[in-house]
Amino acid sequence: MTYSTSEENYIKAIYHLQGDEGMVTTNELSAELKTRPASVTDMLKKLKKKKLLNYEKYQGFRLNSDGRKVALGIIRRHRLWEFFLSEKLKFSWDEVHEVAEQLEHVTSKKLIDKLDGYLGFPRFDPHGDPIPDQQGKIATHERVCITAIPLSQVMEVCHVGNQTPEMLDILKHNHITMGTRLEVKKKFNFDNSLEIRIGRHQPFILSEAVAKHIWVKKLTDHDSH
Amino acid sequence: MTYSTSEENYIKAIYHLQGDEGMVTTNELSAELKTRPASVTDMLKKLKKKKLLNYEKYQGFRLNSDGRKVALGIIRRHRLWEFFLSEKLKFSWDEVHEVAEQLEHVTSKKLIDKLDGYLGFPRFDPHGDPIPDQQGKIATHERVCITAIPLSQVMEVCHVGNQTPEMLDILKHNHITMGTRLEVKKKFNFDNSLEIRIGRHQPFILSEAVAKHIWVKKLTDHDSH
DNA sequence: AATATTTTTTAGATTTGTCTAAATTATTTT
DNA sequence: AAAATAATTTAGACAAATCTAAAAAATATT
Repeated sequence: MTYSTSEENYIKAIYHLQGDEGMVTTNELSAELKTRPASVTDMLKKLKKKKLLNYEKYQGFRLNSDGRKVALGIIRRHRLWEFFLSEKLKFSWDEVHEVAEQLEHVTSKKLIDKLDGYLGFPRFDPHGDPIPDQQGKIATHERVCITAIPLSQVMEVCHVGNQTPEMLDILKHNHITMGTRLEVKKKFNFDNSLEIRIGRHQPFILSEAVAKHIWVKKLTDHDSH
Repeated sequence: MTYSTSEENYIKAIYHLQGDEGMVTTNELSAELKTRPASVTDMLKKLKKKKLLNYEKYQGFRLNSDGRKVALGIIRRHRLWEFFLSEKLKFSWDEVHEVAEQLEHVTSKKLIDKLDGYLGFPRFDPHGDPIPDQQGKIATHERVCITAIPLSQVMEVCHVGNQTPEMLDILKHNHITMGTRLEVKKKFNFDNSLEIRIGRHQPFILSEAVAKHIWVKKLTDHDSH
């Protein structure tokens, strides 16, 4: 079975929007894809007919097992290309996504598997997102230093690279422990300090000296809702 | 200006069919693209409106200067990807074309120029066809040994790697000299001998020992009609 | 030159993916 | 619970790229 570029974009978007259990709504998806809700409804009927998702009128929808398998294939292609663009062609972080959006729709299993091998079977793309393998398996998330994560993305603290009392004092003062979910709201280029927010609390500042020891990981699908 | 995948396929096909002067006909193009003549007519109107070709009803057509420029861009992408697939991903000769057909439609100038650099600015693709540079310039044809050319493709002898009297005796006997146009009609895997045809003459056999010294080049556009 | 054949174009239909506007269903507010 | 609001779906339209069948033009044959 093959899918059109448009179908693939819908499948991928639904995969990203649906958590482990939650339903996706028509409006959410139309916002994500910048199409009109009516177009989403049309496509849902198509994808339902192709048995990729569970969908009953007005009830929301989510990919079934087959749909998720297809989605992981698309994500695999996308992230392998991102890795290639970044690693081999020296594209910068923010440029890779747009080009990979196009490359991901080139459907040749052989191409992707050979590319995978050529790149050394990488398990994470340049953004730290895991790359599904041929079976659709994805590795657990990689940790990243908070000095290097995108703004306004909630992540979970998973490692602190300095455990002196002085460091722990600061962490305690700011209510940061292992497992804390936080996001970087702003980066100050003057001294590389970061403005951090935990949940809905008041944001606060961390100096570069502190920040560079704090590592976080992406929320797993299971955690993120 | 950007062009749809379909438009690009038409532009490329017209470029390949039109020589230096000749007109292309509706039926030729429909055969090349495996579409119906009526579809070709429709697309010609579109491409004419976009000022890529000269076309008057029932008169045949050919790309104008702008059209050729666009075509060379597409061919550049196609051949760079072929080179990448062959050189880096170790695809075999005959597999690259199909995949490159898809990759060529990914339109990011930056991608192609970076890929070009990554590959070391190759001037010929794995088939020996020249790769246009950023300005659309194409190098003169590369020579290839007749042991390595596709079947039934007429090429011109441009080099003989062994000029002993014994060798020249064989060449003379078979009416091969520099500039002779010949094609390989069959390869015999048993002893790697080749069946060669010159023009409409009776085909004859060359042993591998002889064949491996005979090099040919593609006919230039100027020569080929 | 008149007729037959081939090539090309036109006219109108189809599919895919989108849209707008109106109708329907679900949800929230009073 | 009824009314108001929001979300979703339906109905019908449109553009792109294709098709078939018929008409028109060009070419070849007698």
